[in-house]
Amino acid sequence: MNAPYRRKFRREGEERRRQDLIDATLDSVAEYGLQGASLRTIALRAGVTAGLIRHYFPGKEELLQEAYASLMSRMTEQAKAALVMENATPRQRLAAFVTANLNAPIIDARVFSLWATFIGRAGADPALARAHREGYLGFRNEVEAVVAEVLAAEHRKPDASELRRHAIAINAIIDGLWVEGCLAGEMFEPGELAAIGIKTIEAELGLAPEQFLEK
Amino acid sequence: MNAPYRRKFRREGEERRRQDLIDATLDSVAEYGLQGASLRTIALRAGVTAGLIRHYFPGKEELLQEAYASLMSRMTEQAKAALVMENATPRQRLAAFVTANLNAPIIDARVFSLWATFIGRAGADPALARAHREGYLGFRNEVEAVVAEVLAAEHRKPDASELRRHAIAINAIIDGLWVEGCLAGEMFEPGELAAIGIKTIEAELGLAPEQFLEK
DNA sequence: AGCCTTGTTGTGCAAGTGTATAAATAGCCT
DNA sequence: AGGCTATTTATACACTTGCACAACAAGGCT
Repeated sequence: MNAPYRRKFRREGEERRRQDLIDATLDSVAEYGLQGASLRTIALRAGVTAGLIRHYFPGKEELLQEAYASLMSRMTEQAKAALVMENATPRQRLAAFVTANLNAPIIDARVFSLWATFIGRAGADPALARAHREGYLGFRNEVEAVVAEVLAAEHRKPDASELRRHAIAINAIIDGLWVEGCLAGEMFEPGELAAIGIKTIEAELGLAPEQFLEK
Repeated sequence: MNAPYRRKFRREGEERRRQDLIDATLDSVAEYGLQGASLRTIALRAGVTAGLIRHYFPGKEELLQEAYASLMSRMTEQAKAALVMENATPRQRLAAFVTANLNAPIIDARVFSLWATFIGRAGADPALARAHREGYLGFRNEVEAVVAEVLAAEHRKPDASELRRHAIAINAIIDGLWVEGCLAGEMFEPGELAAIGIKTIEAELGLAPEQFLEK
């Protein structure tokens, strides 16, 4: 009697456990912030005990970094997926890209909370700053490529600096609307942000409004 | 001998001390994040000992809230200041507003870091979410008012929903460029972001490019 | 000058932190 | 079926955290 109780457990595969821990980390950070996301909180959420984390990650810092990397890759992956449309005009692809970025699951309060929490540390954490810069430049390059196609289809040949300005502006429009939508989503009708984004971007590019185009 | 050393101190006025503590809090949060901003860190930076904080604030939570409120009021104050120009056309005032928002001191890595850190908690902290929403709506209303004047000067009479769309879009452009500038300021020439912002906004409003205007 | 208020310091404490490590056991291999 | 090994639990530890409180002294008041 008085036998010490010992918790039952199952052995999961390595990849599975790592991903579960990363997901639990993101959940904890989203809910409690970096300060509230302790190893014990994370472990509890992942259904394991705290000690196990050290078996998969050298320390808390590395776990957080991997969690952030995981988040970013998921986000950019989803965003870029909208660009690979067959049988679509460049303009349609641009519109689809904007629409994808300004609706769920990219417009999402939890994702935004995570982004803000991590990016807030970019000023002090060079590794984080570099990760963001790469993601941002990649995103902007995608934008620039589509813009070039759109303008080419209109028989316009912008020089590099003009293209760059367009990409910066369009990127800002998407980012700005994304922030607004994440922070106060219920203030907008469904699809409203995407519609505004497309309209604003087409004005920026000097494209004729849609009603003048053949269907 | 062996007399216990006791630190010398000066009594500061109440307002002064509170503001010093709030500033030290913002500095600490910007540098170390919410997790690294302990009462002892903050007190050290303010040149006092940790116990004193409890003499001015009921707890850490309240100190952080007041610090965020102080930050936001400083930001919006500076932004709105650019709007009160005498003897200027609405269009010039709009341009001045954009320029003010897309240069120092509003474009600033430290301010952005603070904004992101706090706003990242808005999802979980209703008080914070409300504070942001009020600030955002106030900002957007300012934008909407200037836009209405600009269009009126062009003899255009937009209805409410069109005005709303313009305000949302322009707000997004400013926000988006603000984020880009804060996160990667060295990637842009001085004044470049403001120039892009003005150009993009004028395109959004359907204004003729500047070279066609009388000087 | 001396007192008195109160701003300020210093210490203590319980709770929680990340990390280290020993002990246990789940589940594959033969 | 039984052993081996690596996954997992559990405990320990040094340290930090926010908060409470008693002691102290700065500087205005009489």
